[in-house]
Amino acid sequence: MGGETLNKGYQPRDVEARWYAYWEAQGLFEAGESKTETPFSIVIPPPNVTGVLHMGHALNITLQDILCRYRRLRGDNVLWVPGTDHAGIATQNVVERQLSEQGLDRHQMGRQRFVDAVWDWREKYGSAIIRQLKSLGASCDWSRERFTMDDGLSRAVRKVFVELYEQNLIYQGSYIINWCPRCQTALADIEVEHEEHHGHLYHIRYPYPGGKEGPIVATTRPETMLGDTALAVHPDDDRYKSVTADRVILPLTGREIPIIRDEYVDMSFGTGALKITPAHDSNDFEVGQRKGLDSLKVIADNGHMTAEAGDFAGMDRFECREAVIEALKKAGLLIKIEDYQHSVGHCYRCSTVVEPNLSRQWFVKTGPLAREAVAAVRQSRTQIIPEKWANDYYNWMENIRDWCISRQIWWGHQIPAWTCEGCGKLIVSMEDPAECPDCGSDELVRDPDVLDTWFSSALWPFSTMGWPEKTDLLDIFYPTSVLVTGFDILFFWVARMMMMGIHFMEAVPFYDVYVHALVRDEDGKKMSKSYGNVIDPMDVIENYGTDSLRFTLAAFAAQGRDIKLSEKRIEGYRHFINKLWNAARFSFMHITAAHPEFDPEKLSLPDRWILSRLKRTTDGVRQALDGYHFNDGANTLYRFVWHEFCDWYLEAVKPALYGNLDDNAQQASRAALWRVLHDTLILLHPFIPFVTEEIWHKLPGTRDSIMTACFAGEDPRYPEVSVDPAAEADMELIMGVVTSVRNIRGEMNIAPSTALSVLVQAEEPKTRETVERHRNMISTLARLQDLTVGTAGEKPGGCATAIVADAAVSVYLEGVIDFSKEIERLDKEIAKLDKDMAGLGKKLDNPGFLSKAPASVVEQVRRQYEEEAEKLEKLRSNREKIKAIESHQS
RNA sequence: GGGCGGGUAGCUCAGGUGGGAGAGCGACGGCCUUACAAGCCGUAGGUCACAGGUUCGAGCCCUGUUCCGCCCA
Repeated sequence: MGGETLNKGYQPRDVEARWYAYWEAQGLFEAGESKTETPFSIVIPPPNVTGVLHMGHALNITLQDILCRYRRLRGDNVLWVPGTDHAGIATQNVVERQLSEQGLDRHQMGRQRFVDAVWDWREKYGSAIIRQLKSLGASCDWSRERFTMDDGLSRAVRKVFVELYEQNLIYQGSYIINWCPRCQTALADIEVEHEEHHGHLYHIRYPYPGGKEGPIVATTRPETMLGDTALAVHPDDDRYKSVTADRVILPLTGREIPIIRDEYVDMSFGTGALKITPAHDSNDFEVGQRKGLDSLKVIADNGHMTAEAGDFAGMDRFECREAVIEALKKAGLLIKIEDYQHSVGHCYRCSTVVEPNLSRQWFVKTGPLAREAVAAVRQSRTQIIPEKWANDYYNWMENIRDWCISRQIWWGHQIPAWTCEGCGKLIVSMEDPAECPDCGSDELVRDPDVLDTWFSSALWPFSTMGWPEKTDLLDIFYPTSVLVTGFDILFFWVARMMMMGIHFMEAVPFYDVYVHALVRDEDGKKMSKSYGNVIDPMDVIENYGTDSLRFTLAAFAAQGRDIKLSEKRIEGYRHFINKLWNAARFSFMHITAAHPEFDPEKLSLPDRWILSRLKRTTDGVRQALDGYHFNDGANTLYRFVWHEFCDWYLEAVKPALYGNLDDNAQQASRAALWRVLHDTLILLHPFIPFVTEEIWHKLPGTRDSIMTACFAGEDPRYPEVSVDPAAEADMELIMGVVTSVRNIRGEMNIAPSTALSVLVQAEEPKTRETVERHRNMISTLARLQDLTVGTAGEKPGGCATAIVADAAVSVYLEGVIDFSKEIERLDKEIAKLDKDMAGLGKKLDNPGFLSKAPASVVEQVRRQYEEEAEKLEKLRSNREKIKAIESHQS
């Protein structure tokens, strides 16, 4: 006795930092470049370089890490590429804010100095989130860490831009885009978040020339009327059929604008008359294009009114709204104001109300790219899991609009486009041009804009592997095996990677996309700083340990369901970690050396049983992880470790381990225990890497990291473990007998310290023989002083009896028995059986069931009915007996 | 307005292809039994949102209703 000893309680803090450093130092996270093993690759969804770790990351990283560690144990060559994203707008905002505290302004600094300042910032703070990923245990190959602004990745961005431009899939043009007046940049459609707002609907009269009555239009944004260039009605609208005027006077400006007739107008909305503002509304813009209308920009990029707004020039857009309303009132043209709920777009980076604005920008022509990306999923070249997300993917892809990719900021990949001052030629090129190829002028002005950050992250699966160079990495690991991500960036990122990957690599970027849920608070609300309901993963790690957090997240990660997280849950799983720790602690008192071999002949029943259960658990975990059923894997292990290994096995083999039986039994159980613990640690390792590594190193016979082990059951050095139905059946009988005695003890309020005498009676010789053979185990587990086995026959009177399979288990309670209590207990059992049998009986009386249900089902129901009838009969006779004694005594 | 997901024990959730509902936590009762009180043993608790339908049989399939959540317009 007395192998390694462990502390009484598990202390994660001592353990975690130590092992992470060890893994890194040993290079265990690094992918090989050999092609002999099966490759398995994942690219991390790159967190924003400005970001701090939140629970969403924690879940995302945990799931990826589980997969990577699992695949390594299975012998795969695993590459998990980590990195961060330069997050153009967000980072620029952060750095600008910081600089303004020092009284600095980027416009005063100039572009170069500002960009240098961002790089400085990144050096200083950019690795915060990386450190946090490490404390989660993420087994990323840090030697291949990438950043979207790295030289290599920037070259990839430039090449993609140039090629798409040459293929006419990138173009420049003036269109309505979403403009954030605060960030001072264009946004893609998807970067606008719509929110329901309580607003007003303003009804304004547009008089006919000569001051006569005119049509009334309704708008939520009255300030835009200053930019109206037409008034539209539906050609079929009877209300306007008789109107002879072809123009109206635009109030407050005196401008005459045409009345146009267009089928786009919704007759049922308001008065059926619609103001058209091509420069500030995307639908109006399209009408304007179709009808050849002028565009008049009245709101400038800074959110103030332009000179075109006349008297209102210079006002802030919201100030102007009020002023316009007042002016209209004065002119008697404001007919009414209604309360109105409508959705308003906000910048996804700063929540400012977005302004649709006419602007010259760069766009990706997405149609052809999206078609390919849809086909790839339809043909299952990429599989989206759970499948329901595929529908959202199709829907979005099939209704996709061209992607505005230029941003009016400085932090990012500057667009490689130059305009020749001499002849006006537009030059798009891989290398910076020295002179105009047309006119030879060297006065070239580079486009100041940078590209959308998502443009560079769209290339992530191949740019991180060295593209456009032809690298071994790409050769081995592209397409990647799986992308693990939240649904919130399905469109932002996954869809775009699909388009770019297929276009430039001629292969999908990943075979599987596993879409996981959102982590919410315990009430199901989204965690947000403004609610104050955020659980910080770093706090959880500090208080409960990384393994507890990881196991909790995995155990709740059911497909297609959000995770409601609370500290209480995490605490519960910390108990599990501690349980495992203590089971190991106990085991190490009895395992002093490695026991890789065992003689199946010498194994005891509990040994054979637990090995059989181990086999089932191993298969279950493998199946769960292969199918991304993380919760099933975690729960399977939880049940096995706690309720089979700890609750039954360890208790059952204590006599053998303590040497109370013979040497053979002790040796056999030590071997089985060693094997079960060994394999269980491996199975648990992907979920809870730290505690398993710690225990692993204390387990005799192990060397090196658990990361280098073979998956459970796959190590050729150890004997095969298989399912043993006979052992499971025998053990079930014994557990049933033990439980029934415990039940009687509990119901009768008999102290655990009182040793009981029990009689087991059964017709089946097999049953008697099994109970007889394992009398010691039963006696230990049920705390018996005496166990007698006999055939069914006369039953003693002063007993409480339970029925297990075909056996009657009678607990002698002479002097102790409370007859009325026992009758009560039996009545409860009888009632339960009665109810159950009624249901079964109804079925068996149903001719339809007998003739139409499969024979096997009928047979099963019949057998169950018979078994229950037998059991019921025994319980009833017991009840009669007790009743007789009771009335005899009283 | 269109689409999707969900409603199962007090709470959180499991329940491939239809055969009489499970777990964890909590509650209750009993235990300091030499790995673990962060523990052990036992018990109770459900009209599977509602209403129809298909079927010998529905938590599961179909239709409708209702409530909640999300996405898109």
